[in-house]
Amino acid sequence: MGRTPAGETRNRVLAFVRTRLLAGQPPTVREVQEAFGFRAVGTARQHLEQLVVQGRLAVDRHKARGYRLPASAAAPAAALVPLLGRVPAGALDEAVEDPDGYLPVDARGPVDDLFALRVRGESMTGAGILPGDLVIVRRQPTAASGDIVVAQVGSDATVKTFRPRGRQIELHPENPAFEPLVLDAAAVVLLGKVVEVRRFLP
Amino acid sequence: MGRTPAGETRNRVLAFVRTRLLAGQPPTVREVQEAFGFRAVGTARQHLEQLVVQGRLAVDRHKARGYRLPASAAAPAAALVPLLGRVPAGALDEAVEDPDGYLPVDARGPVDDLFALRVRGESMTGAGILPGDLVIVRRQPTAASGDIVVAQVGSDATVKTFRPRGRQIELHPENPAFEPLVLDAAAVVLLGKVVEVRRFLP
DNA sequence: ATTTATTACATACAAATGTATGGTATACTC
DNA sequence: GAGTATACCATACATTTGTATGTAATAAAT
Repeated sequence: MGRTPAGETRNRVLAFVRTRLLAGQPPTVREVQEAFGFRAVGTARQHLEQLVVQGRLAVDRHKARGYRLPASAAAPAAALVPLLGRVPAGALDEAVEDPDGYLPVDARGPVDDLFALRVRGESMTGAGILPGDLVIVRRQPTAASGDIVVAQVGSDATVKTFRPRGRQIELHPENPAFEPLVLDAAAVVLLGKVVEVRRFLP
Repeated sequence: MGRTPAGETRNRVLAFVRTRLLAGQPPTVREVQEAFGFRAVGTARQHLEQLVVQGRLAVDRHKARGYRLPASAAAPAAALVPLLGRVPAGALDEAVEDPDGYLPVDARGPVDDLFALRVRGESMTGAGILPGDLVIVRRQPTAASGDIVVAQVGSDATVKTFRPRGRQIELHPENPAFEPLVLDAAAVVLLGKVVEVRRFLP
């Protein structure tokens, strides 16, 4: 049997593997074989191994579907954060079970305690948070003064700047048209701290 | 041996698999087993199969690492968008080759033509875009009037509201302290349209 | 023409991995 | 208590899959 010119096929193999990896489905050697119509497993493997030697692919030895992108080109892992439609009184966990969708976030930090909410109202426009924006929130029961937090007051979740005052808690809007909320600490449940703001433009 | 309450473990298994899938590395049954300290392969498999029955997972039968997210589950495919440190004159492609980092984005739409930039200056604060914010940009050579765009004027990339006026182009800041730029169309290179704004809070 | 390198084929083996079966322990219902 | 359901363990087997070895064909270099 003959051959194909240059490193033509090799690059196509790399492209194939790369596409599969981005789709989240690392291929097996035999899947590469079939995708290119090779009649021998070894042919596919030779190309893959050459790509590894060239540093254009990495591999977990003796693992099924072990070929991946080299650490240099390796993408930071992405995780998904649940977007909550509403924040029901108390049971935040239950809301997380049935999200309206998911937002991809960088997974290099802790992500298990994150959730997202859609902002309603104009009370935070001064901080660059507009109605309809999504806020990504880290669940935590306390916050530092000046943090932008999500707090539950009554049955509503609200985004405000957090300012504790002794046994009272002030929730400050960032918009002169709104008045600060001054509440007894017992009347406020701190759901978490806003760590990111996202806005999608049409 | 005894057991763990409720469907507690099951949910944790789902979370584990989901995380692995997002990282692009579908787990084997035995990897799930080890991750949870099960002393039997079957235990891990039972949980996985139950999740499949419940429709919370899908599976390619008889395939190594065959568990994946069900098609119904809002395609949590995440893609990565390059974050560019600077926008050198002309060669946007080259800048994409050497990004400062990557941002995860929802991959349900086209993502190949996206890139991200860090915003400098306060000219867009009125639109909720603050200094230091990241904008995700879709590369396109034209835009509609009123779109927020990234345009290259001289050697600088700038974020402004786009308003064409005959053979002139007006780039409007969204901040009364700044003046609109009125330029000849030939002096402006439209790099793309801002489709998303992100801000990370400390 | 001979050599060398590359590409591809054929086949076999071993490890990884999905699958199946039967058993034990705890909790719950009746 | 009997019965049922769930969670877990132990072990075995079959398929998938990575790996190894040897050979053939073509292109380029010598």
